[in-house]
Amino acid sequence: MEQLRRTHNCGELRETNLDETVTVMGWVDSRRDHGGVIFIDLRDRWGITQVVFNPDINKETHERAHTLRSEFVIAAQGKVTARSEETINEKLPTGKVEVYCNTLQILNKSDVLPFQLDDTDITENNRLKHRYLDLRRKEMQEGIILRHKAAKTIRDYLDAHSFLEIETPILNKSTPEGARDYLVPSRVNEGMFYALPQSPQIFKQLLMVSGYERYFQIVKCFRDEDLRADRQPEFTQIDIEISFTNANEVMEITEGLMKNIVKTVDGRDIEGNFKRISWHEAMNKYGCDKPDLRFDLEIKDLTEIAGNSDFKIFNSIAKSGGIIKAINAKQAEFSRKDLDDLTNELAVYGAKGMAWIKVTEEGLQSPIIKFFSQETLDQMMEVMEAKPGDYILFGAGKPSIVHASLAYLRLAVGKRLNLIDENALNFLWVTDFPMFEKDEENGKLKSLHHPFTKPLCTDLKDLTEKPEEVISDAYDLVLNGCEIGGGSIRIHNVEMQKEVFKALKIGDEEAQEKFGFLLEALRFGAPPHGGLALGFDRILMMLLKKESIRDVIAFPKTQKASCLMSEAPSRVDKKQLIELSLKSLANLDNE
RNA sequence: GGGGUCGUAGUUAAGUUGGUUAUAACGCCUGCCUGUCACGCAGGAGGCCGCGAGUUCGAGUCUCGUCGACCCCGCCA
Repeated sequence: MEQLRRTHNCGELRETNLDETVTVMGWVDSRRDHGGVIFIDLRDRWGITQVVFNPDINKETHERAHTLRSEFVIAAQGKVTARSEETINEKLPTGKVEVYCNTLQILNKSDVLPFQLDDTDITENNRLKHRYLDLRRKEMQEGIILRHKAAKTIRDYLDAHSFLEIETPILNKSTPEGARDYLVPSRVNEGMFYALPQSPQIFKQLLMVSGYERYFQIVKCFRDEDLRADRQPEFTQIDIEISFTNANEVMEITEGLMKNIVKTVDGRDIEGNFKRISWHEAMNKYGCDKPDLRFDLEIKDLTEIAGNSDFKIFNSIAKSGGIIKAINAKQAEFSRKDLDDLTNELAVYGAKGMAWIKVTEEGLQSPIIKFFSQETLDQMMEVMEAKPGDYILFGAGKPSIVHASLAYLRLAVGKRLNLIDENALNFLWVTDFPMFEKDEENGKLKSLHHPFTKPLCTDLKDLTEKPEEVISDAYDLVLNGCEIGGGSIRIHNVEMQKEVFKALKIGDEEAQEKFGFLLEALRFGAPPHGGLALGFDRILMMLLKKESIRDVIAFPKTQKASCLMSEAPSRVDKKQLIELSLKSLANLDNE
């Protein structure tokens, strides 16, 4: 028999199609075999249509329909028929009609699936092992489809703003700065390696030198670092670069882009400009550079007041360059266990403990109030705007530890007290980052952003004389406390770039070897330029309210960076290694 | 590199102080059933309790190791 040709999909048949003879194709979503009449929910990408097999219509077809099982792939030809009033299914858009099947073709059989597609709590292990089946599930299909639509929105928006999508190489030169590189051995250059791009940073800058003015790319990037719920070794960036621009323009264009993406994925209109906050303000008020501003709960500085008290611990912390900060958990009703739990959770950030004060109608309660004078307590409570029922939670010690633990505490308290509106979309620009930070390991300066970021200082000497005070023309985009992008205005002047390298203790020779082609390009009429990169996966994760970035990636890796389906990475033939002049130090037989 | 949670039929889970034949739901198989859409009814099959040691008369249960998944710290310009 000649194969039937699909005339309609499973989501489109309506009463307007009554009496038409149609052919639908898809998967058997479920079967309800009554012995006499058999009902099949036939599913394809577009929906579900009920197919009816009745011995009165075609005895032989009905006979064969008994053999159908879940996920068989079939073609069903028959007449679109109205359902009687009492058999209409209001849950289905196609629920007022059904196809009375006359001709059935079984296009493929299916083994019993390792899990049921309508099961909502399959372990991720199982989902990843059979990802192609996981992706068959409606929830996953919706995510993948929205991902496509978001990508199209991005291309449409940027095209309308005169951007050109230009591809950059995947096989690149390795540079030791930044994240660990994924390396690819070169067969024709024995002993040499390419690196996969951590981002197309230098190439997009070169495209500005080439005069393309407005570049974008939806591009895979690779970083060989440990994974997290929001971090994959390969991920997708929306990479953007603009010539003759400034930070404001980059932010404006990005805001327009984000609003379009939100409209596409989530359906909502975001009004007004995104908020902006300086890096210093973010650190001081929220303890981190990506604060979740869906709720207030600011961190207050008590170093002055508490550091000058008679409480020896606070006193010595303040004298040795430490800080004392606190948040006010309003009307918290914490039990002693709650406080202990929070204290334990802070330990991972290096906090040695968490002092607290309970505010009651009768006065303050805490193991530490006896160390403070009434005046000091009054001053602290005034700063904290304490009211009966509140809990004041302290962090004291090294600034980095206090900030990290109070930033965590702020989120933990926000969640416990239900201060967070789960439906809010709070976009925030964080600006005025320091140019450099000290590497805790070796004490050397390193770029907070990357070494091509333009400093905002007027005097280039500041870069080497007081580098830690220099602010950069960089900006991060934060959504609900998640960093979804970042960028900067770049250095387009060779002298300035050399000064930055000097501040980073990258010598002329080293700079020449690693970035010589960029330095050279800057000498040939490089226009002022800047841009940013947005984390496409993270944006989708946030907008689709997924727990993990893996849920918006078709074929993600596990935390150990392996693919449970294909079992990558794997050993390779010894022959392959020899061809590449490689020998593994691992205790494996690569035969 | 470190901390934590978890691993029991195909799936998701229960499993008492260590004690008879390891439960349940869904799925699967067989039969019956002409209006179901979470179809129904009757019956049935299905287990390396992740893996390996140890303790014990006896281990799904306790101990150690190991493998894997997840969350976090470090790391991620």
